Amino acid sequence: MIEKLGRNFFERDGRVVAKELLGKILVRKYEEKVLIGKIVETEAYIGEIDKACHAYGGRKTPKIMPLYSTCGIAYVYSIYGMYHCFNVITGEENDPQGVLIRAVEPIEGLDEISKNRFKKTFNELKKKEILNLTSGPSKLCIAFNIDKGLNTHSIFSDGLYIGSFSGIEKFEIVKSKRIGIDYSEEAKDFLWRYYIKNNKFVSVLDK
DNA sequence: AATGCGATTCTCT
DNA sequence: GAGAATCGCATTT
Repeated sequence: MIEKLGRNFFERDGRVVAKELLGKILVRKYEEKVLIGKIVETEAYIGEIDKACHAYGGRKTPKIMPLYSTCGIAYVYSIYGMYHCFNVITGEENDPQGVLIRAVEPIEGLDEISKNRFKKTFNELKKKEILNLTSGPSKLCIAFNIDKGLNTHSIFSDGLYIGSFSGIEKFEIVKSKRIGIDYSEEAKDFLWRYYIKNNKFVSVLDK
């Protein structure tokens, strides 16, 4: 059974939420389709103290306003002209912070996930393509049909939510530096990326 | 109106 | 490991 995570889960520090989101289940439903992935890699962005966060220093522009809203909404933005990144807002309202979902492991809806990424069924994929399905923040957006249309959308909704499996699953958590934020001075060294050790769908491994 | 770049990915080498 | 793709949006002129 999958149990949907509620407000209280996300109404906490983004670093705690990011860590605890590992092993949870991302559920995406649309057009009678059900896609499910296990979250294996996340990053926290904490605006108040984090130069890598879009909302650092109380910065407010139309694009980043979702960061200031109540927890449990999606913050989806476009990047590099052709990709998207998907975050979940955490913490108290007006405290800009969130968690970037960087990678999931495909669990259910494999054909749909494969078609969204490579226009092929799952069985037609090569090994390399399977590992490439959802092993990155923008890859998983393509695979799970997440785009700006879901920006500010509730993640307690039927079309998009996060749940937990009943039952115990053990894994080791690795903490490391976040990816792609080398411009952010001291913040680039914060160990706010979390991933499941030895999971094949993690986007970048540490040395 | 013009400029510059990014919480990335893909395709080479 | 380097370079390109490609454009919305914030910033500068």
